Amino acid sequence: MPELPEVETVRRGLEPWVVGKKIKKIEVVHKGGNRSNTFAPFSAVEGAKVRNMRRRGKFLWFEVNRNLGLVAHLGMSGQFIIQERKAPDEKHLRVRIDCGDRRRELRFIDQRTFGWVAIDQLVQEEGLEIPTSFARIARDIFDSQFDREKVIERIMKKRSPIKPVLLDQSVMSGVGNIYADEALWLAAIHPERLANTLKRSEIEDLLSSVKEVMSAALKQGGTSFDDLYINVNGESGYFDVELEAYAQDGEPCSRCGTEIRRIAFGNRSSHFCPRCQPRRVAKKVGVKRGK
DNA sequence: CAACCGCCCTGGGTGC
DNA sequence: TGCACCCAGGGCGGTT
Repeated sequence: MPELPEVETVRRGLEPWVVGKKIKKIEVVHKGGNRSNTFAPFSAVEGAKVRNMRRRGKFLWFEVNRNLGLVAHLGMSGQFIIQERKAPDEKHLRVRIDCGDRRRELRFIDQRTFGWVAIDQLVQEEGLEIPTSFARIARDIFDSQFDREKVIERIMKKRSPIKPVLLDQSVMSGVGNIYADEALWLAAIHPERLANTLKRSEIEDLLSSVKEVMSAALKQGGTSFDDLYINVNGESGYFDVELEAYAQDGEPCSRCGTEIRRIAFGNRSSHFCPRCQPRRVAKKVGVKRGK
């Protein structure tokens, strides 16, 4: 389940190989690898030169010298891998991108087909041209233009539980189910607390926690790939970071020893420590943040 | 507009 | 061993 740190690692891995190359040919090997609403056929970017490898939240964008963008999302199991041309096709190979390299080619592989590669129209945003599909996506917490104050204000107005607000890519992008649970645990906030009942300081704390857990993951991912095999630790798609909450139900909380619980709401599962992350805030017991 | 819900899909796991 | 079921998840389109 790639989230921002994993997607950023993929971006960093792709960048040195793909920037400066020309997209020679894009072949859809297997259905499911492309969105039905792709703006134009892939041939529309063939011959274009890749200028930059960009990312917003979990969305990837090959910026090319043409009035179109090649965009991609890894979904749950998508991978971009630079492989030898002669390497046999993977079972779940969806899209093959030939960048004119004599030996290697870029492949998009996805088991569960929630990922996609598509051509997108460009649109103006603050004087810059970005893919249309990026316009709905809020800037992520590592973006230099990330407006922390605005995001806090926005969260304070939300009447839904804080967990789905964290997952809302139009509020702040890049956070998925795993790091949402990890950040809430770190900030000691119950996932079902209504966003508009959180104190400003709690939201500030939460945003710091989001950045902290993602930075830690990014640190891990940045060391373990080479340009031949851009990968996020095997097939599962997320780093082998030490998780404190996510999927830890039944395990003792590393802060207080209470069993981590798993609950389901909003079509998602959430994991939290019932003691460190009380639904109702007790007087001011002084729950320690972090470890 | 905000909030919410069901759906897309496949591999892995579980229970009988 | 086999089969039926269920679950995970991000994002999107539709509905309230």
